[in-house]
Amino acid sequence: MTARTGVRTPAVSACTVAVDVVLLTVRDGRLNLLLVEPDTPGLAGWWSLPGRRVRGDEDLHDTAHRALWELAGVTTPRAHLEQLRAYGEVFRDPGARVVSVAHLAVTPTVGDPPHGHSARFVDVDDVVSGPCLAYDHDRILADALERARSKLEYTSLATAFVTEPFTLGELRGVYEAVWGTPLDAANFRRKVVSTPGFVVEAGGLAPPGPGGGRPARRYRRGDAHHLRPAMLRP
Amino acid sequence: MTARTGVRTPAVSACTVAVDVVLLTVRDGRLNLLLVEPDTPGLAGWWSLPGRRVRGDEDLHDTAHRALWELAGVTTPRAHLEQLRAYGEVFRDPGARVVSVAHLAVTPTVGDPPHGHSARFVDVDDVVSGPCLAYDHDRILADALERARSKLEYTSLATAFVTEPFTLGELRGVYEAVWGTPLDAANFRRKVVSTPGFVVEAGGLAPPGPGGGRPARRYRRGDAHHLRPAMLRP
DNA sequence: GCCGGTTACGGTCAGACTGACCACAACCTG
DNA sequence: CAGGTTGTGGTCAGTCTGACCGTAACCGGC
Repeated sequence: MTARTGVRTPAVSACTVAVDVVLLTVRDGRLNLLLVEPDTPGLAGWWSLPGRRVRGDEDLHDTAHRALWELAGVTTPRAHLEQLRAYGEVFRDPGARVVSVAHLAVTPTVGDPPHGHSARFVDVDDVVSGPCLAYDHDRILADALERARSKLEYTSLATAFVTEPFTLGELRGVYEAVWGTPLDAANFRRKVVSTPGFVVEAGGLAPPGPGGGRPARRYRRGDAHHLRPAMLRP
Repeated sequence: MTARTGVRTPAVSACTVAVDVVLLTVRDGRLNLLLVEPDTPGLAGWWSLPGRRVRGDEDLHDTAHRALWELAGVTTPRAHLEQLRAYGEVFRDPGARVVSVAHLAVTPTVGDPPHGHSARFVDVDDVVSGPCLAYDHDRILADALERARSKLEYTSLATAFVTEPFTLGELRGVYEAVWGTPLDAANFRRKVVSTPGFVVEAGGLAPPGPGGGRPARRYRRGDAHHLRPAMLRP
């Protein structure tokens, strides 16, 4: 039954629960987002976040992983996954009363979704400034971006965007891509290495990129998850 | 989300959605919490957060207000109310699959719940260190406390605990009650008044308390909601 | 009225942290 | 080798913070 009648209801059990996932990653120095093309008739040409209904026997996190796998062929066993919040406005889905629990996922760079899925990574800036997403997914995306940008300030979330071992240049590239602003390399370095447990030296040097440059030291994630004081956005 | 082919499903629609509310307030300089006694058989003697199922025609916020009203007789039209997150573990409620969307509510000091409701305010410290709450409400409470303590650092949430006009001593009392630690009055004052838009002078002086003391200036909330840089916990 | 206690308010001072630089190291390509 | 690029270490001034002191303005009791 739909909630559209507004007549209120035996509606107590009418809600269904779904999970939508905002999967963020950095590709070529740009913050990217995983979108899928819904197969719902009437939404042809629109893009949306990957989402699935919650089954009775699975936790919300499981649903999030399943949505990524079934809709985009993306496996994220070790990705960072956290809940954003629930979106439960009565008419957020015109078809039925669906409460969606949005999740934020972060993964290092991965390949394109395999063929057979109408899924792709897109530049976040193209989505935010371009045409809108289906349902209220624009709003969910905006909230997810704010969460990610904010958590970069006071947690070590940035390390979830890179593979170990990584260089401080790569880590700085994550901050610059997510925040959309360049950072001073020297100050960034000072902050990161002076925060106990943020990163630990892994030994060895990474070869420079095609443009040259001094080889960078390699690091791994430390055991600290909170930065105090925070590294505030410029 | 919309209907999609679920291969099997007694399960898909089995979830029900509820809202649980952590209502915080400061009474006599102590952080307090609203608890109710569930009428569920088998939970006699336990206390829990006020919670209700979401009806098909109401938003999540509406359910939160309704839970406070129906279970505790508390009206919170102007209280701060924000969503915490959803709790959806399969067996979090042994009776049924219930996804609960927890909310954090903050109100200035209010009177005791009217008779006829088995609800009361309790000191948060007594709950955290004492016997446990029903369901997973201990966990929800812990998350809510962390959210409140954290938001005091970087938002003007503290002003939701006091009635206008208020003194900086009252506002400092909120921080001390929520954080559970005394603050330096002079440094607190410097930080608050030097943050543009946190508070604005309301004019006039508040009479001192029974113990005497210099009369304090009166303030109202400003239009700033974020503190930058944050006021970190000691 | 005086005196000790209490709260509010204003200021100082040393240390920590930040942003803006500069200099050099170590690699690239041509 | 020259010029460009990136990484690393340092300086320096300005800001912010915590600890502290002194004074203002009220209380209650003697």
